[in-house]
Amino acid sequence: MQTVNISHVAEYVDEEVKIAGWVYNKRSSGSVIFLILRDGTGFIQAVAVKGEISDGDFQTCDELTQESSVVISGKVRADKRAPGGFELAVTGIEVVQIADEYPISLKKHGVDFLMERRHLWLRTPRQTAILRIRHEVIKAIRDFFDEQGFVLIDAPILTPSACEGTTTLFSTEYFDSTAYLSQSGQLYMEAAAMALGKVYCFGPTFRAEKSKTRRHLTEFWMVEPEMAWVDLDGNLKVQEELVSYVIQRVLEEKKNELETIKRDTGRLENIKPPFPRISYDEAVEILHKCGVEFEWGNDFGGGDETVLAEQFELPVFVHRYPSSVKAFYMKPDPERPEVCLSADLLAPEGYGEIIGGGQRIDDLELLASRIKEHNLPEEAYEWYMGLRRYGSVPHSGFGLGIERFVAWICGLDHVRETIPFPRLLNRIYP
RNA sequence: UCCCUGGUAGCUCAAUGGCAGAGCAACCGGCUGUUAACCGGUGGGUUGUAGGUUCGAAUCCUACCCAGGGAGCCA
Repeated sequence: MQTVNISHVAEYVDEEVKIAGWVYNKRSSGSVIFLILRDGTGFIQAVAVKGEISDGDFQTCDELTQESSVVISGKVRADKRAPGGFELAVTGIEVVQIADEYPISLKKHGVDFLMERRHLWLRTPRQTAILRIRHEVIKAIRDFFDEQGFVLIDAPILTPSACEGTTTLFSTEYFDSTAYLSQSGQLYMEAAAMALGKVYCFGPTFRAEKSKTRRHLTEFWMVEPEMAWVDLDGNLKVQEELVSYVIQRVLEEKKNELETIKRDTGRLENIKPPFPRISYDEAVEILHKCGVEFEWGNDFGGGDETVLAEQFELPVFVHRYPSSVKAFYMKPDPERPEVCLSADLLAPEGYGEIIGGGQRIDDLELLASRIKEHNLPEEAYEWYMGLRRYGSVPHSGFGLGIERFVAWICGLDHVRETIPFPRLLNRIYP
């Protein structure tokens, strides 16, 4: 007898098959027992009827607990009364393990309770749907860059010093010295772009910021493309193409999952290039028009970003920020040196900044003076400055935060559900 | 680091100065089509911790611990 995945049972109507899985729920009306099974690919109802199977097997079905692991044999049949339209008429059962009393019930639980049991929480339909969407997002990103001729370059995770020198880093012993966990692969991507043209890295990023909000993790995943011979405009085009490509792919490939998590996909369906572009100056004007107090020269807060994003149906680029609020390597606008050729992409529906990027300084003298102004250790950046010494070219790149992107696509109110085992300010278990 | 909110049964919550409760879960029993099944019964408490006020504290006060949300910073 063939063992099949629940997602494929429709192909086996009127055949007897085996399903290996877990007991998600059990209902009984005395002589009929309904077992809801899950196997990671879906859910199916198995029906055991007294008299139609051996008394021993019926007794076994009666004694099953939530999350017990079983291999059940039965005949697949279509039945309107069954959730999903198909059910399994049980003919035999093999218990692999009877589960202890399972802590996660089908009723409501608090966030703290679930986070302490994240290893079990992952089994719920909502969490598996989110993780499948995350998988599709990552796959689509890699396909996009592959189709566009980018080369995947892995950036180091152990680094000798801060890339931007401002945010707090996690430190770790490195033999007789100290190393830091990477908070960005960008500088290394700039080096790789000078070797290969168009490159990207995709890896974990660590920030020891004491942020306690729905948008922050201390360990998160970021994709960071870097392109030689590309200016700010070219950079933005790649970004809007990428974001649109990924969203359309998820809408096509993960319909069921989006339905499981009850995501209203109306606004996502319209996400296609080009995205609106506004300058920082225009953004400040919009804030003022909306009655928000904001001083030119500051960076936008979460609330400001939401107000700005609400003015547009699509994600919106905000470009040419004051150089003072951006990283030292951002290239000044030649026509207006106090602002730089940077741009952030703000997602709709309050999801805030999902991309930050810009054109990099390609002039050695300017870069050297910026490093001095920011009190960065020059020795540590010697190699980086060297990129401007040997065939410097205009180049641009950006960083896209995977969890914020997935949270937006899924319509979640917190990024912690978009990553299997989230690391937060006060949480590193399980 | 700062601000706000919360912590009561395994879970979700009620009780606002006067007997610590309900639903679910667990356990026992019933039910031949259930849909977070339903019905009857049983067990289940150091009310986050330590002090204080009071005849009396889950409830009021102080400190601490833990969690959630937000600010700053950022993707």
